[in-house]
Amino acid sequence: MEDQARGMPGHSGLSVLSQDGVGDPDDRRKHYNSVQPKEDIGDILQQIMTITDESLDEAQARKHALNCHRMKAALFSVLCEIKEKAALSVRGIQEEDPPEPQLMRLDNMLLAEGVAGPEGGGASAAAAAVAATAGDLSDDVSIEHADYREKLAQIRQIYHAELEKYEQACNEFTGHVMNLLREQSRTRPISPKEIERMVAIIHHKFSAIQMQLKQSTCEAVMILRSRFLDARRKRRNFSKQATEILNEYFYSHLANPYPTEEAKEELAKKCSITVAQVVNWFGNKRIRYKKNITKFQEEANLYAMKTAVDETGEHANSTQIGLGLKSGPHCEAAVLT
DNA sequence: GCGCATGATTGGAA
DNA sequence: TTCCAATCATGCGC
Repeated sequence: MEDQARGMPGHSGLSVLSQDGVGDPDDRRKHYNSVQPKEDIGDILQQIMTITDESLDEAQARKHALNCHRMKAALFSVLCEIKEKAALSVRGIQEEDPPEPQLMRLDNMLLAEGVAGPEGGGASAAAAAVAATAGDLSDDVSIEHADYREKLAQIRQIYHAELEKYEQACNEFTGHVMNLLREQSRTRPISPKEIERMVAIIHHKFSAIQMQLKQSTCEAVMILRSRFLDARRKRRNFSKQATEILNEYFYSHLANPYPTEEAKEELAKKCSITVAQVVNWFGNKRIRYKKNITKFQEEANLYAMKTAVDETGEHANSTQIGLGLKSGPHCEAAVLT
């Protein structure tokens, strides 16, 4: 811009002003005051001041007249120099922002939750993770799982729609400002660098808005997730049949009530529960049995009888799981104590 | 509503 | 990693 002004035909720009070897704006002002009639500058300033009050056509005509004015290049050069000095004093203030860790965290989280990134990628993984933590394949949980996915998809949709809207608004606004600045650069000194800086500022402002969007999206996902995960705590008793199968195994392996991985899987399958639930059940059972053997004695006898009957029956081995030895509870109860 | 039963969670030890 | 022990939270019978 400055170069443009300096190169204007019929004017020497700053060179004219610095012919006397003085670069100080005050000196230049004195110089102008002494050389040019005051009315000229006052007249131009007056025209600039009143330009906004006029119609567009009049303003355009006036602008054109100003552009062609013999003083234009000189004034432009002065403005350039003043601005250059002013810019030097503020340079460094608007340094590039360091990458915001908060924004990175939000981005990572949205990616992990499947809100950002490719559709279905993280979303299904996150949903699967939630399903895994729920640790149940019952209908109720399947329904909740579907519900979770549906709500997550809604959040995702809203997030992308808003994001797109922000991006569009940002681009429109940036384009508008750039055009405006380009237009203004004809009458006041605006370097391309300044335009770039302005664009960066606009982007920065819009990214702040985007961050708010990301933050509230994260919150929504967290609420949804916590609501769903809270459902995990909603305990439901196992079916009578499942409890029976587990008790049968426990009392028939009282000497070593630690099912192998295969046995756990087999029990889980038979009881329609997860391996984790089998593990929980045995953990609870062992500790509660140990704590109060006398209380469980009756139950132990009952299952011992049941096992004995099964053993003598035709399908004696059909209820056996794993490699544990079958024996009466009375002789083995002491192992846990 | 209360108390007990029971599945789930958590922190620490081995 | 697995298990124990304590604890939490909910289900269920009374």
